[in-house]
Parts: sequence; structure tokens; C-alpha cells
Amino acid sequence: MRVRFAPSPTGFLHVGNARTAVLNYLFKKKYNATYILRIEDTDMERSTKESEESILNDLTWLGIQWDEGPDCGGNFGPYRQSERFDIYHEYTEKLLSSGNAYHCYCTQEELDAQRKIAAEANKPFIYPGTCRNLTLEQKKAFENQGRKPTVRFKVKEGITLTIDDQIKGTVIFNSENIGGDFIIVRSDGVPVYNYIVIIDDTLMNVSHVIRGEDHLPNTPKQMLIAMALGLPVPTYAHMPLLLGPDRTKLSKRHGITSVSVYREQGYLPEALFNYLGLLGWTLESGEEIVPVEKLVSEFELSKIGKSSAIFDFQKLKWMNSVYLRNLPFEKAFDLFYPYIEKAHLTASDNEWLKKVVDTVRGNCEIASDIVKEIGLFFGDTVEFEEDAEELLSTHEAQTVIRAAYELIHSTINAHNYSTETLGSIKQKTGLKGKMLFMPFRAMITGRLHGPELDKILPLLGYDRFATRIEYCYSRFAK
RNA sequence: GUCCCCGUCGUCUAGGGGUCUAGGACACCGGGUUUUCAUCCCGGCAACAGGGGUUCGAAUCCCCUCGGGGAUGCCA
Repeated sequence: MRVRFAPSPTGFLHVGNARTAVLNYLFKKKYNATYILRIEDTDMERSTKESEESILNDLTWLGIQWDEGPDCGGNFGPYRQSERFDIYHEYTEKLLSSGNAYHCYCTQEELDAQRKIAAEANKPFIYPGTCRNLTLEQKKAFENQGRKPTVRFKVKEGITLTIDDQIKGTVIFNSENIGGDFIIVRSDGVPVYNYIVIIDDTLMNVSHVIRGEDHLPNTPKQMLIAMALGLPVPTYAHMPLLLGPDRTKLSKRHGITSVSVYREQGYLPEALFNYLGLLGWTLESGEEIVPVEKLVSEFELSKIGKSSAIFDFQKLKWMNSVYLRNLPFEKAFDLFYPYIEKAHLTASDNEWLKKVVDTVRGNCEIASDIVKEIGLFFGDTVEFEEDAEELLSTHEAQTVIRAAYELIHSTINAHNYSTETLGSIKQKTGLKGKMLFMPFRAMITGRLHGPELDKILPLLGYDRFATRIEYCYSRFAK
């Protein structure tokens, strides 16, 4: 069995496409199939080399390995459509000479005008076949005007196209309502997606085409071409689309859609893979956080649901936090370090830094969170968050602040501060539990959330500890 | 407009005629553990789009309506 993932290099790898890539990969692993990576770069204006590189990069990061592709070759190459124009040209000639296609001299302006009229009349636009039977003289006349023809595929009426879809079930189209004769080669000679996918899929011996549902209405066109060319049709599996919270196709305005941004923010590839791989179906046990092997062993195209799914950013984050917490310390530290470095929060004492990271890592959902979490160990004064400020303004909190202030000016010093301060304040004020700890936490860290105070204090150092108390005293309790 | 796909808690889903007073997970709310945060544990909230059939019995099968999505490009 052979599957393929066929992105067009017109931007970063989108999570929706990444899901397609992941499911194809699950299929490959499950059935020991060959995974083909094909670059669909026939949109010359929008395709870029950088985009291709970043897509390959993101796929690799996600843990997807392909067997044949533009970078590693294979027996069915080349794997970039832009390098296969000779092949397509041959098929176009066949289609032309067998009468299945013809040259069309209609200009874009003319077609746009016809589309507009149809839209205003609330009718579907069907190409009327204007150029279907042009005489040689007519063609010459157009060419003398400087018109460059496109090539249109002739769609015969009354043909029933049946797709035996592995996810959607049987889907039937009739040839009369796919919009009439459609363009397969642009006027500049570059063939169009709908035409060459099917050629490449059969030439590359693809057995299972697993792709997004948005391609389902295009499938009959591709089948028609295959029929005219006498080529076999692969097995199809159209997966439901990924939607944003407003139920429209997932796009940038909904949040992060680019895999590279997830990587930059410190998501783990295992977590993204897990989330994407299990979106739309479930394991029999109901488990959600599972290794790839588990996903592979239970994967089945027929288990994928038919309805589209909304991308749940929150659940992905949760999943990532679980993966992050389960990471061994050294690995986690390596993951955090670049963010720490970028925020200039490194320290001369690396062992100290490691201890600091270890105490706060549990509060991180994604790796970049480390910057915010670690911040409380740096700086003499703290920035108070709104809720912390509110708490510190209360009467009870002020007694805590005063008690701490008095202590650093009497019995508490660098040797005993981390072990005795809280107990002494408790004694002095009679406060305990939340009433004691929360104001204290707010005073030292500026926040109501954070790691255990017992762990913070020894790492913070007496100087910062005392300075912060002084600062807090002057702001809230003077 | 036309064609195609889809419709169970807010979200991802389990379920495929009786075991469904509809199960799990995320989120949310409450409680417990932690003298504090988070983790963790326990509990709660919350759904079969609507209407007709078929059947002793329907979330499950059929039809219609409504709703959502996709396609309708010299994009992929």
C-alpha cells in the first residue's frame, strides 16, 4: 500500500494539513505502507522554496518520516509537480487528440462577466461550451488577436461517478452538475491541480488517498480524467475538516494555525501529534494521552467520524502540559533553556538556575511559560499583579507585611530567614493557612500563584528577600 | 442559487433498536489533600437539532424540515 501527503508550498504548514499528514502516517505505520511526500507547486506565483523547506522541517519535527520525496528521491519521481511538466504535457496531447479536451480562447474577463450574470440571476455557472467546436478559422482569428488558449476537459453528460469513500461511505455525483467543461491547462501552459493530481496519484502508484473533505467535490472531476486516460482510480478517504470556534474553516484569526508557531512557543511535537492524531476518533479504552504505537495499533480509517471537528486550543494545551510534566528533568531543562536565554534570565550559577527551573516547571503548560514563572526569582523589586495588589491592601495582609518588616530588622537574618520567617510571622500575627501564606506569597513574588514558598525562599537569597519586604512595606503598609 | 458532506453535553467523542434515569475527556463550578500555589483525588453542571413515520420498544432505521460546513477559480 502507498499513501501520500501533498502540500502546496505557499505558506507554513497548517495544523489542518498537519492532521492529514499525521493520519496518513498512522496509516503507513499500521499497514506498513510507503509514505510519499509530493510538492504541489503549480501555483507559480505563490509557491516558494522557503515554504517547502519549512514544511519539510515541520513535518520532521512532528515525527513524520516519509519514504519517497523531493529530498530523498524514490522510484516514482520527480516529486515536485513543477518538475513533471513533460509528463503532464504528454497526457494533455493524448486528451486533445482523443477528443476529450479542446482549446478554449475565452478570456478571464469574458468568463468573469458570465459568472457575474449567473450569480445575479441566482443560477449556477456552467461553462456553456463556447469553444467546444471552433473551426480552424475561428481559432486562427483568436490567435491573431493575441489570445492564448487554455485547455478544457470535455465533460460528457449522464455519467454517474461513484466514490466508495473509506470514511464518508458511498458518495454519488452526476457529471452534469460539476460545472461543465473545466480548465486543465492554463493559458501559460501550466497544468491545474485538479487535472494532475490524479495523474500523479496513479503514476506514483498511490493506493489510498487520504485527504481533506474539501477535495470531495473535486473528486468526480479527477475520476473523469482518469476514465478518459484509462488510468486506475485510487481508494479515497476524505476526512472531515478542522474548524475554528465559529465553525468555519480553521484560519489564522481563530488562533495559532501554523505548526512552526506551536514549535516556537514550546509545544512538544509528541503532544501535537497525539492531539491531531486522535482528533475525530477514540481508542477503545477511552485513553487520550497515548504513545504513537498505541495510536497506530488501533487506527482504522473507518473509525474516523464523519462530522467536522472544532480545533480545541485549550485541550491541546492541557495535553502538552501533561507531556511537559512527564519529561525527565534534563530534557525539560534543555527545552526551557532557549527561552530563558532569550529573556536574559540566565545566571552565573547554573546549578542554582536548574533548581529554580525545577521548582517552577510544574506550573508551565508550554515551554515558553518558563519565562513568566522564573521571573520571580530575578529583580529586587516585584511587579504586583492586580489580584495580589488587592490582597495586599487588606488589613490582614498589612499585619503580615508589618510583621515581616519588623522581623528583618530584628531577629531574622541571612542564616535563618528561609526556615524561620513564616513561623515567626505566624506567632506574631496569629494568622495561619491561607491568611498567612497568601499575603506572604504576594509580598515576595507579586503573585497569588507560584511554586511552594518553602522552595522559593532558599533559592531567592536573603538580600532579595529583605529588599522585597522593604519595598512591599513602603508601598502597602507604611 | 446549485451540487456534495455533516448534525449526541460549550468542545472532542462513546453508543449503531431494549443493558441509556446517555458513558469518558477538556473547560467550568464545588469539596478534599497541600499551614500557601500547582499537581493529585472526589463530586457537580451539561447533550441525542425539530417534526413525522417503522416498531411492543428508537439517540440508534426511514422521510421531511431546519441548522452548519465544503465546493462551485486560468488556487490547492
